[in-house]
Amino acid sequence: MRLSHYLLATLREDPKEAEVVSHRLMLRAGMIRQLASGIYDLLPTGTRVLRRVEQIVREEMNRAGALEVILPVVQPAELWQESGRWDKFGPELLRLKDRHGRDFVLGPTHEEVIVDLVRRDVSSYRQLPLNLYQIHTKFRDEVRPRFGLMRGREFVMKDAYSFHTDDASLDETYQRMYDAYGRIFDRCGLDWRAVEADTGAIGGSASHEFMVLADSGEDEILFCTTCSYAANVERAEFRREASDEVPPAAEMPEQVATPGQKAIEDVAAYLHLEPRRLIKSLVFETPDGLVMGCVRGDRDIEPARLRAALGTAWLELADPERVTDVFGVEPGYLGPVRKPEAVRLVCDPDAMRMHDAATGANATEAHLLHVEPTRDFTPDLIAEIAGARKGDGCPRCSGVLDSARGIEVGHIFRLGSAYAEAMNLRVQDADGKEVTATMGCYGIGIGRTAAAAIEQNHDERGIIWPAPLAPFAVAVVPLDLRNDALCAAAGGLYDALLGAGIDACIDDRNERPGVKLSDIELIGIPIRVVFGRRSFERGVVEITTRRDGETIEAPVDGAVEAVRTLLSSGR
RNA sequence: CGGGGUGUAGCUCAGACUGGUAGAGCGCUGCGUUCGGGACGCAGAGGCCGGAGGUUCAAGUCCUCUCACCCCGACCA
Repeated sequence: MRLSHYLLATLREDPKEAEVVSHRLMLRAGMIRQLASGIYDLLPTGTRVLRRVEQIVREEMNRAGALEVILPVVQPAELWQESGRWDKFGPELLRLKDRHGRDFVLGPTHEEVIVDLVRRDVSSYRQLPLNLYQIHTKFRDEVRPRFGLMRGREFVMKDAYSFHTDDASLDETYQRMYDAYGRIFDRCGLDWRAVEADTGAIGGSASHEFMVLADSGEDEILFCTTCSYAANVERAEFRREASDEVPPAAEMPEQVATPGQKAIEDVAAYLHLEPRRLIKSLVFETPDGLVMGCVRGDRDIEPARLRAALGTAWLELADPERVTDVFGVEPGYLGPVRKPEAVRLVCDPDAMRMHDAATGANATEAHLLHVEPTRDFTPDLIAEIAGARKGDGCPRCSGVLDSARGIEVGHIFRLGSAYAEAMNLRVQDADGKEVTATMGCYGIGIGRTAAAAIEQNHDERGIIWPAPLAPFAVAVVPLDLRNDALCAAAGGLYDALLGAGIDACIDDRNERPGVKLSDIELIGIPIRVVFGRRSFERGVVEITTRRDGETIEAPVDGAVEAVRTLLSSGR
């Protein structure tokens, strides 16, 4: 590519809307432009990078035996009504009508469409397992789009769906995808980690997220420093310690006034108790009514763990007014003892092991002392709902958990048969009996992967692309366009590089040297070959690697070989 | 959804409090000089001051409404 005929579109100044590094650099490097909130144009450079990611994904998916398809973005509402998600999905699902008034959605994901496709064309176990994928645009009407391509509303995703007649086959494909994802993110040059994950709204029995480690990541992950355990904080378990040596309370609960004391810390100080001697109670709204969750006072409830324990589609902290209506007292004085019948109670096992505890009294400005779990209240469910934290013990070994932030670039799920059941996807097995298929689904955010790569690879001058993602492998930069011999030699090298199958560009723009050099650095091209007057008169060019900034000289004749050597060395 | 903020040239921003002919830097066009780290001179182009309504002799500026975008929050009791 001759940059004189290219739309480089670099910006000298920082665009004001960009918060995080990858967003700022994508704008400055001329990769993207915002069209509306969470919706972006991809410019030539951005398009090249996304195509690189896509190609790596495509090759590894094909290698893993998946078949590429292209499914519609606009999907009829009927399919979503059939799966039940028309009602469940909420405002993230963008709904629209065609000219006849028929309902459609912009696909935020493609389970419905793919199940419909497979149920029409697959009828025998002999046709399974099957793994279909696409690399396509999705639309989710995010509450708050931000960080450029990291959390947009319209975005490119690779999504794959596998179909099986039994769990063993599903497990095999799941593992195959797990391995393929590892190869993909390795090939992208990323520092990543696979973690156990909450299955969230998509559902299913198990899942892993692939996290690119970065401080700007939106997720917190916990991992053991000695064994291989790693999990999203939404799911992470921790080792339960022996309970405190507190004797059971002989006396019955005693109500004490705690005027103005609502937060655990304040109540504990007021009552001269350690926070871990209190039971923390929070009330959540769920599709099936209010639920109270209880944990020991020194811990927090992890809403995703509570949601998973209940098996509900969603859950959120109840509105204070709603709580006051139902409990007759405002939040801050709530507890599991003598709570309203209609509110279900879920207790963390550590809370159940407590003795002589203090809790809210469900009475105005009052708490209870000498509370004995089991004797004084009975939970509907005992489940681990406390969130794990850095410093907690590893649940799998004697190690300790550490935490890090990550960008979720991939997510794989064992879906099970929920969608196949709702949409009646059945095939005949070897005995001629009809069985419901079981499914897996596997996603990768293409744009997000590119953004994550920038988060991990940049400096004050701009992007430092891992070579496999770079928009160009090499930039040839003739500094002085008036020097015909120099330009001819640079053009010759450019042609030779292309001839050798190397994706080169030549900066033949009539710009000052400083402009050219800083643009090439900004957009992060891994190798730069400079033709300057002084070195050219000595018959050499200067070859600089973006990542370490080191420059070597090579004879003009030997430049192709020198570049090839650098490329194969992986820099 | 709640709170805050910003909309003026392609980009980054002044101008608004105190109403009176639309500004700067960078970028862009032409000519000349320059040419190894974001050059210099001269001459230019470029704006429905987000939109609508109002107040006024007069509105980028004051008032009302509206739209867009950005940030923070959405409750650990």
